[in-house]
Amino acid sequence: MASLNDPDVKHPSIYSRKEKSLGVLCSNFLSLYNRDGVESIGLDNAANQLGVERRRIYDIVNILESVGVLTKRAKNQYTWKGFNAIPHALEELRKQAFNENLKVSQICTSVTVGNENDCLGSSNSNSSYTDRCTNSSGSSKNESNRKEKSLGLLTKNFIKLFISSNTDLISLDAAATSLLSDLHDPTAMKTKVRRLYDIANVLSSMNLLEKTRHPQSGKPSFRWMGPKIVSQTLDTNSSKRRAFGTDITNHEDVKRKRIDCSKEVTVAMPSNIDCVKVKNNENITMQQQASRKSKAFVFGPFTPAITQKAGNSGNKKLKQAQDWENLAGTYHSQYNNKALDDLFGHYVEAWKSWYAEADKKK
DNA sequence: CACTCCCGCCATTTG
DNA sequence: CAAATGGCGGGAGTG
Repeated sequence: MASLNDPDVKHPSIYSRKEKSLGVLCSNFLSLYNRDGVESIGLDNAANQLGVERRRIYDIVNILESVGVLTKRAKNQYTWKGFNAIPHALEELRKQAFNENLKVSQICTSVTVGNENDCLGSSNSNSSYTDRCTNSSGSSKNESNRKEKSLGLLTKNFIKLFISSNTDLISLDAAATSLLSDLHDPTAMKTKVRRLYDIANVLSSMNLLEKTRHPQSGKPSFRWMGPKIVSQTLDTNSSKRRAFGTDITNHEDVKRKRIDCSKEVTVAMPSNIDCVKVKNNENITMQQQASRKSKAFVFGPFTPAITQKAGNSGNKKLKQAQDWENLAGTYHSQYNNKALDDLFGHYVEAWKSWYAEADKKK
């Protein structure tokens, strides 16, 4: 259905690439499956609901799976694990990263890490994170690195970079380089970078990452917005671990410049789903209204709906999060839709319990 | 022009 | 073998 040949019938130009970004798609996906008793996800259904080609769903799903939000159950079928699973997934990644680093450092204990003080990436000599996880049982020439080049694995390794280092700001180049298996091939680099952008977009939609530019160099970089984890002692102090704040929230203000429209609008979920109670607050995007009254279709080629541009662009420096607590206190609920708002509630809950657990374990 | 990164061709893997 | 997956990179938007 979705006659894709009528883009002109309504709004001739207004095509905005942003509205089709993986980030937006991910937001929609998330709000569509979060909430109520969803536990099974059918790829076909997802594609239809979200109005995108199947290929895109694979992208989203693979990345989400890397973070624990989903699990593949069977062909065409995924299981929704929810945001509560993220903490554990990250912890798991941290462990892996730890072991891998150990392994590497043992092999080449020398390597003066001297230069390059901050930007990790070049720290571990060559080999990058690609380990031979792939079937350990010899198995003749396992030439195809297909598995090793998967978006999913790349996502994990990418996240490990942040979780295991002391920096939360990594430049695009550094990341690409360190995740590259053979850093001599310019083509491979380009491809890797493309993937990194894809990943960054979806992680951003979950507020785990932020796309920025390095302060001085101005080079495109990524900043980890999720928990730090790292070795860090963390032990006892049981005082306040709810640092994650109440509203994890997001940015909007923090990242105002680029992404702008990426999230607020989002959600336009299809009919059922308990109907987003949208507290008609400010401006409900017409997109939502439309989708609500007309059966979930409308969705397809996203309505132009121009996200509200509001009066942003005001304050720019604003230093970014890191101290979620503080941030949370300053700006509260900036989501126009209950769904997302609530969604992050769970998210926060997860962090809290996770921390409590970690603390106890210590 | 340099960045971003959507789109979908088509190789692989599955069932 | 068909269907499901998912690399990969051309090249269209953006700034």
